[in-house]
Amino acid sequence: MDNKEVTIHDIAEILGINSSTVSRALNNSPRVAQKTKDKILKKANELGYQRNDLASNLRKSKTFTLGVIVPRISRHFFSSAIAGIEETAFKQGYNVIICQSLESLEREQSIINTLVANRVDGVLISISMETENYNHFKGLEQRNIPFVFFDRHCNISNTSRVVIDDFAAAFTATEHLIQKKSTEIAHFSGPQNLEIYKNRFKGYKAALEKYNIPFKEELVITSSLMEADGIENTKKILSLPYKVDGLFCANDVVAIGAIKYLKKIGKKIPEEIAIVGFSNETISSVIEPSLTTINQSGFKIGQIATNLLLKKISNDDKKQIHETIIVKTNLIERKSSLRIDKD
Amino acid sequence: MDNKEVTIHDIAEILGINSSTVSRALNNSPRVAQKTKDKILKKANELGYQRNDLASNLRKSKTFTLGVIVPRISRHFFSSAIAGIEETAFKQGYNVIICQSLESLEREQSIINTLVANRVDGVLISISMETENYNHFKGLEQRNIPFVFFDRHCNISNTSRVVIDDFAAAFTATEHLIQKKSTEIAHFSGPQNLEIYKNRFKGYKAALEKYNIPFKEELVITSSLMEADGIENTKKILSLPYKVDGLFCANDVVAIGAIKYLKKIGKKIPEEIAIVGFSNETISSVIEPSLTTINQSGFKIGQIATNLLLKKISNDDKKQIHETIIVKTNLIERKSSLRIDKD
DNA sequence: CATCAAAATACAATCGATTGTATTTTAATA
DNA sequence: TATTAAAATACAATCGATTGTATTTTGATG
Repeated sequence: MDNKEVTIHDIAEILGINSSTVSRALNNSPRVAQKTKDKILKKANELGYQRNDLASNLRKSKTFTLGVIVPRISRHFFSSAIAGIEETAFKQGYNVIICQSLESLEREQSIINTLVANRVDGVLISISMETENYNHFKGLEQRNIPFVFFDRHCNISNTSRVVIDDFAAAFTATEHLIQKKSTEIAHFSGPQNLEIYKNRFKGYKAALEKYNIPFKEELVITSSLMEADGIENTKKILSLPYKVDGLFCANDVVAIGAIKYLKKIGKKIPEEIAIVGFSNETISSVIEPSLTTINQSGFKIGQIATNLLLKKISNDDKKQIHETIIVKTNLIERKSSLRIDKD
Repeated sequence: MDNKEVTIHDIAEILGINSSTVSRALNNSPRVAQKTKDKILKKANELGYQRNDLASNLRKSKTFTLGVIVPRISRHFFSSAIAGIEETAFKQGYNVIICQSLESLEREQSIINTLVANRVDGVLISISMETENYNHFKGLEQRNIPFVFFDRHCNISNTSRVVIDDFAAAFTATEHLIQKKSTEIAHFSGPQNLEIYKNRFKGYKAALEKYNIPFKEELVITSSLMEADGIENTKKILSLPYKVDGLFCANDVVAIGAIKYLKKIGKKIPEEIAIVGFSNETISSVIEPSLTTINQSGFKIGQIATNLLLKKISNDDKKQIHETIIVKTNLIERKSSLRIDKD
């Protein structure tokens, strides 16, 4: 019936004691006698008391909450990263607020404002495709809110990040195509403001170079890497006066688009075109032919990034230590690149 | 350098005015002169002021935050529901805290406690597979926190929910298999404490009945509906002395497992066994053969559920109005049930 | 029984913003 | 210029929990 919230003051008044004692009892402070604690706990349960974290956090200026910003949670890589983040955070008593930038810089900025306004203790970020200016991160820094990039990071100095070696992974992927006898290899790349796509591009180029395959600018197409882009990009590639027989995609989604389109027009994969993707989405093992791809454990990256963030949070020193942690990846060979070697 | 937070009091002191005026100015109250507002806003920007929502929310006892609890965000249905929820909530100035129960009742309860402690204005819930007792929802009720179930709901009276007609959808799916000449139809069902799986089961049974197909208890297998369950269940079904030629699965994931296993042992889909799933996951259109399934728009369900919740929140009346909204579904016919009609 | 340290509890300020009421300032009118 | 209503601003309590300090209670000891 009564709409009012039960507070420690109500409990205190009913029991004829002071609210500070109630507070200490509920926090199991050694300064309260066991008998009193029992009495208070009993009454608190009876009244259905539930601490108001707003008040508590305000007073303590500590929320035990981490903000997480990802482009979209529906990506397998990100949802498994979130799983790793949550697991690690919960173990240490932290809650997690998950936010999606939906690849929009504006939303990313607004999310950061909200997280700051809610005084999260730290932030984990994988930046959006639109993100080119880094002022909003500077704001976090000024406010002394530690943050860690994972996967999609920024190239600002003095930040912590948990990433993979995109260059090496892309090199491996491209090398794999070359070993599978591809000689005219295209590359579907993503927005070049993102380090990861820049580095994957560099890795692709380096592999070509190593094997003395001439690099052709027209064979590299930059897009948002959605499925529809995969279809469009493939059309473009096929219209060129080259016989493309290999394709390295900067993510799996765009590769799926390519596969679907190539199947539709009757091109044989991998015989005519061998394909390698990046990320190992769930769908990639299911599509036919199954997609060879770079496997990066989102779960592990999430765990490591969270541990790093929590370390930064508990480090009272004013001067933040910045680290870059590189997580191993591996190539999963599947049918989209499985050419039967003739030798 | 200075570690301290900038507050309205700092701004007030610097400008030699009262903090209440600063507060009103920042909230664009008509009670403050434009000239003063300008002065305050300028100084606030200069100092990098960012309101402390903890304090603000505490004072206003209103957080403009909704809690969302889903079993797991990696499911396509749920991530698209979340997209719909966020879109609708943001439009009306609400933030969203996304939480995963990971199908665990314990986590679900703990999440609700956290949401209550953080004084969210309302909660959207799709319950876990383990959820059988509903006390934690009663707690929300007592605290006058409105909540709306979506998809996986509870059968407690006097609650609001946005659901689909599981019975009808399952009936349609099963009828479809029958029309495709299946005569021995198995059903992979989920935990029977969940209304949705109970109703899907009922729909399956009702369709059999309508067409005078005898119901066989052994052809119904209840599991957690994971991919591994699909494999196990299929093995069981095939070991029975029936020639199963149709399979209706209570979700797509378990159907994918079944398809993978059947392909592996060389059973032909749909010729030997026709399959229908439920939910229309991304993967379902990609697997071969593509999976016939019930399409339910997570996005739309999320939108509708959020609108209903916001309506409840803004409804000051003590007595909550409870509604059940049913969202349309449709059958998407794909290859897993595409038997060429001989007639 | 007096003494006193330790244990238990009470007091009161505080976190930062909001908001009803009181006061001061402004400017329009007689 | 005095008057006064309206506009602008100041004051002070409040939201609910925390926490350093002060006070009281307990019980052990001589």
